[in-house]
Amino acid sequence: MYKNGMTTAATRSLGKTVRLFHALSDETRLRLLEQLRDGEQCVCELTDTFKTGQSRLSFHLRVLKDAGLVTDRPEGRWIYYSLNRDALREVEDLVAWLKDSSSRNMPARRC
Amino acid sequence: MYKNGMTTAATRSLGKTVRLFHALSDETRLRLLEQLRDGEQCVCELTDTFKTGQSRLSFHLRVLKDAGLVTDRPEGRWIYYSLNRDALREVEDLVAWLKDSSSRNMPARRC
DNA sequence: TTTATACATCAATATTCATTGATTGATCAA
DNA sequence: TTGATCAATCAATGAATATTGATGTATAAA
Repeated sequence: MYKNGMTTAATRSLGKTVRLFHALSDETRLRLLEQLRDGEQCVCELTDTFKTGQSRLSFHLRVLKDAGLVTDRPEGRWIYYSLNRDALREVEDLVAWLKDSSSRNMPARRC
Repeated sequence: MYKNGMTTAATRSLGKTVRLFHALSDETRLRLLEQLRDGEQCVCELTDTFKTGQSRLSFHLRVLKDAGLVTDRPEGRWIYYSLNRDALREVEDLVAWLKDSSSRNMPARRC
């Protein structure tokens, strides 16, 4: 049991973490996220900006969505995507957890 | 020009960022990093812990090293790996930069 | 010197991921 | 209705990654 209900970096599932980082490990997807910093945008808008095939962006948006990094909001014929800041906070916490370790620097056992 | 010499998330090269996240997007590598939170360890030690082929870990350690997430220190016949907390801080800053955007929520231009 | 250990690297194979073009379903306007 | 637009999905191909076992190199111990 944990003191609070928080999902800690240590307890979060490895698989989900892998998916998060994998979604972030692509140039197109990073540029999409950067674009969405300004607020939600529809796919057509992104397609215009990126000057690339629609199916290609649709694919990458799906990877981001499956990882939980973006959310979509259908409205009529359009679908608006925006950042999911909660997911980004999870990533931030996770990296901080790796970084801010005690680093006991164990006595380097021989093999 | 920037007020200080800091490499901001916005200015860092996309390619390097992709390599960082790619290095983090694998279960074995995440477990390696978690293991190294306790301090530096040699490959033989890690191979014992992970109960897997040595060449496999060697491959993954190289990916982590190329991304800058770990550093190695040869000593005699052993090579000790440890976390590079500066790189982790860069990742943390980058994610924070994505997360903490103004989100002006633009007037959602039509297509 | 020989032999063993630690580790990297290579070659071959298997797996996973990205791109493209075509198709499909839904919404909306004429 | 019909035709146009937005976006997801599919199938086919190509590119990048991961795994395994074998080999190579350096260090250290016998």
